[in-house]
Amino acid sequence: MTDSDKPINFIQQIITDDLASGKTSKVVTRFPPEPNGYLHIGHAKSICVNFGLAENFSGGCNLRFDDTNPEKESDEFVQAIIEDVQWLGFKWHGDIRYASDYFDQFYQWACDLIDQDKAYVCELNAEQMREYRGTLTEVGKDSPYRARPATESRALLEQMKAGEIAEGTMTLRAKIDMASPNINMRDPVLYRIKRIAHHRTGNKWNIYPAYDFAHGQEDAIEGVTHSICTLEFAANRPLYNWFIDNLDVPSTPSQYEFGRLNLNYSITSKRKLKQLVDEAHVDAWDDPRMPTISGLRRRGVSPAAIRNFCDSLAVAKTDGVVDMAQFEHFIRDDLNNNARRAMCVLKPLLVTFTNYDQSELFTASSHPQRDDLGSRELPFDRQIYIDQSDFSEDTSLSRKKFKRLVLGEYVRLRGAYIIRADEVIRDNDGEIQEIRASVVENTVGADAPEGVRPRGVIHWVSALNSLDCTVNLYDRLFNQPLPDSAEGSFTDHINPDSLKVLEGCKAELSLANVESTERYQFEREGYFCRDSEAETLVFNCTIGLRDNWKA
RNA sequence: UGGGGCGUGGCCAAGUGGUUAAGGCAUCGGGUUUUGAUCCCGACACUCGGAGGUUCGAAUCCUCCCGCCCCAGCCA
Repeated sequence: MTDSDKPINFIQQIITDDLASGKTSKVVTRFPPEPNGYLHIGHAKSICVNFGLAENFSGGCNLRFDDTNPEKESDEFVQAIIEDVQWLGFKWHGDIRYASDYFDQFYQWACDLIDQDKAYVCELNAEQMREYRGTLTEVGKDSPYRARPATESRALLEQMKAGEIAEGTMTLRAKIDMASPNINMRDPVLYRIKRIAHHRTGNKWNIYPAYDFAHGQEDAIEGVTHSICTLEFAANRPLYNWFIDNLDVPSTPSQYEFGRLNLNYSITSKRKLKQLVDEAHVDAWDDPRMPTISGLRRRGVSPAAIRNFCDSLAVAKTDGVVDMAQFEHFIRDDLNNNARRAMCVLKPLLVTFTNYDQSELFTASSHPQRDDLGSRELPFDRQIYIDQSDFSEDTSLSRKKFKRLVLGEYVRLRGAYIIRADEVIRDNDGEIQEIRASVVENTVGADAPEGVRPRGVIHWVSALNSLDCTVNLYDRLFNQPLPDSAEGSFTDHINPDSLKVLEGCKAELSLANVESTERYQFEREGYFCRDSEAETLVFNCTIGLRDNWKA
């Protein structure tokens, strides 16, 4: 389906209407992560939605860090997020924004609210505040500090700001309605005391604005027209609007919510991903098994694959679980079209030719359908490696069932000769050590001669001219489709075999100095890229080839 | 339970009262192929959470019922 005949989603419909009615003249969206962790595939959807909408309607999308809670945030996360958004290929409008750049303005607005008798300094502690808030079925009751005169609240807020008040003893609250059926409207906290340094403002502040008191105003300051977030914020929308209505803000943004992405066999919660890192279930945020953008990058997934996948997802209000197979489809689709082909033998089995003692150099295309990707040279010698799984002594195996090398029979070496296996050499333990074979003359780039029927085509590498390498094979990180909702903790469902390290693999020579940003298909195996961290030649398996072979 | 949101094939989904309920993923057949890949062709919802009702006509409108998700942080 092309972009033009793809049905428009409900947000595009709203924007179209707003543009038509004149409510909006230029669309401005924003991607507003809190720098408290690394971005994951769920964020990718949000990024694609927000940047995509801006692009769609010739508007702009801001990148804004919602850094209102210094306790969890750091510059490391800011930098990682910037890198990820850039890597995905998106260009934000203007400079990078930070909520912390607006702290002075927020403080002024807080004072305005107090002066309007719409906010007050409350001295209830956390536990008391919870009691006063009521429950889902019972209304709350007013704080005893609710009627405090504005002048007193102003003075107290000043002291809070100056660092003269202990953490947890006072908050600034909006004066809305303790009986509201929407709990978010029961006098929400605007400012809380945190006497802690902020990664950007240092020790300037001792109080920090809460999400609700910041987000809508950030949008208004930046002229965001359509503030798009995920469903769990729907209950915050009335509060978002309350601040916009009661403050002298420069513009009037509107919030819309869509369903966040859930992927089975995976987790899209920053908190839980952080736990995987902190408890060393994985090596780091960019461990190739992680569903983080940086993990996917290191794994070899392309930005295009991620974007195509996200674009295939609906922007709607349903909260479903997308099948990992759908993501894998887009990963393979992009890699199949763009990855150069190469050969690498994962579990080497030595084959010695008894009727061949030369050295030749064959040329193989780098992609069967794409001449523009060029070719590479394959040295061929009297000894080669094939994969252990590509040889069998069982001559009763049918040609349909086993399209590989069988003792006494023929197989085609990809891009090279047809060969015949003649003899099996065993070591002292009876294990197969080597195959003695013979080359069928004049079969390179030519059809098989009469009477020679190769069972199939297998990959190989010269034993004399190849590269030693290590290959990391990955399996899903969890062995439950819904690690979050399964019995026990999600960490109970971590797949203990999610990483398999293969040493002593043999790669073709052309792979000697490749960059980690280049992606390859190791023919008949899968897609791989060089690991970006390892100093030696290490390849990470992005994903295996689709396998329709029914054994 | 108060409020908010959502229920269309195994999964994601289009559909905004009127042709045979799009499409993608998955699955299953078949063809091509020097990758058991790719590619190509074909199959795959008498039915839209359930029950009533309105209508010549309902996935779309109404009523009731059932189920799932979110909100009771001085997190975002």
